[in-house]
Amino acid sequence: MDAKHRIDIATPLLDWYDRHRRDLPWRAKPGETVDPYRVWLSEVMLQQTTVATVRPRFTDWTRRWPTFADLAAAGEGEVMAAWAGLGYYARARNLLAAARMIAAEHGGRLPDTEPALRALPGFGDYTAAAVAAIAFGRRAVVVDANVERVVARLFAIDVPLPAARKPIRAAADTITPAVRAGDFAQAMMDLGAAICTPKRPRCLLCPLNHACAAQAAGTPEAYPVRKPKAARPHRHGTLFWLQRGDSVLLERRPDKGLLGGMRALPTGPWSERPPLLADAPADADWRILDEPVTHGFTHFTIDLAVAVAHTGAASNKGEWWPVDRLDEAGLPTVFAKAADVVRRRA
DNA sequence: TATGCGTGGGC
DNA sequence: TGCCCAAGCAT
Repeated sequence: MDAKHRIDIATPLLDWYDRHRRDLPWRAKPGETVDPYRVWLSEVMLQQTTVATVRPRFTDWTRRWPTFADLAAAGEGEVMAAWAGLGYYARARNLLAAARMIAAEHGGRLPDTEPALRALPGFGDYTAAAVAAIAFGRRAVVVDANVERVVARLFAIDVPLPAARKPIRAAADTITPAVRAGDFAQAMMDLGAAICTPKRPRCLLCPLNHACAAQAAGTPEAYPVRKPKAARPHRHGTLFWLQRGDSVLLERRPDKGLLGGMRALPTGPWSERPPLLADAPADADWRILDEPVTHGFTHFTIDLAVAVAHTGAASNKGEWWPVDRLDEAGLPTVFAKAADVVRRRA
């Protein structure tokens, strides 16, 4: 598509954005100076996570660690606990690692170019482009799931994802302006969240409907095309609640893998069939509660039997945590659910 | 390119 | 209810 025939998307989109932009705690108001730390933190929190979930967590986080330097000086344990419940815990480890690299090697400031950002842990193509555009005003082609959807519809790109990424990015490049690139990126995302939604898009309200190939064809919901997903397998396991006095035994999970680096209740192997008391953390008079914990992860679902026992013996692994302060332990959701079951049934 | 990695809301 | 989806990254 040569320049003469390019449709000007940026002008009506930015005009729409100036009238409808959302007021979000990490977003500088018109005339305010953007804070790269806040932009970066918001982008990481928002990866695969909704604005409604992130908003209060962002406020709490920035109150506790207002700057790069504050975060770089924090301990890994407290950072992981502060992330509990947000999911994708590698994000928290990478966030801290990047903050420490910035403090040690970049004079306490985020680098302001895409390639330099891309080299930091936790920065992929999307986040590097988004921070370069939003925090530093650089022209960058910012493609997230919203932009994929909007662009796939604008140009009626019918290649199934993920192969569609390349043509979508090329098309996004043709409509990205040289100025206000950060606003343009945020406008595309606001449009995707409010107007160009996955189901029942509000095309009558869309500032780009005159230029949209999918809307012209009457089939906006058909885009983007996706390959069918594999069914999620179902697994079983056992989770151990070992109590000594008023405290329960917690472990820290290995850094890599599922729920990596997070505090947890001990669990046995997770497999096709219930393993019951395999891998119990102690010899004890275990009792299996009649209500299991059910939980869905991205790629499998699981039923966990809850085994409960009391002991007087010390344990050489893990930590004994007061049961009445368990909400301060920073447990991932599956273990917080288990604690609820024990409270009700044990 | 495919897979592993959480969680909560919408329908 | 169960499935879909979301401001992706690492390997």
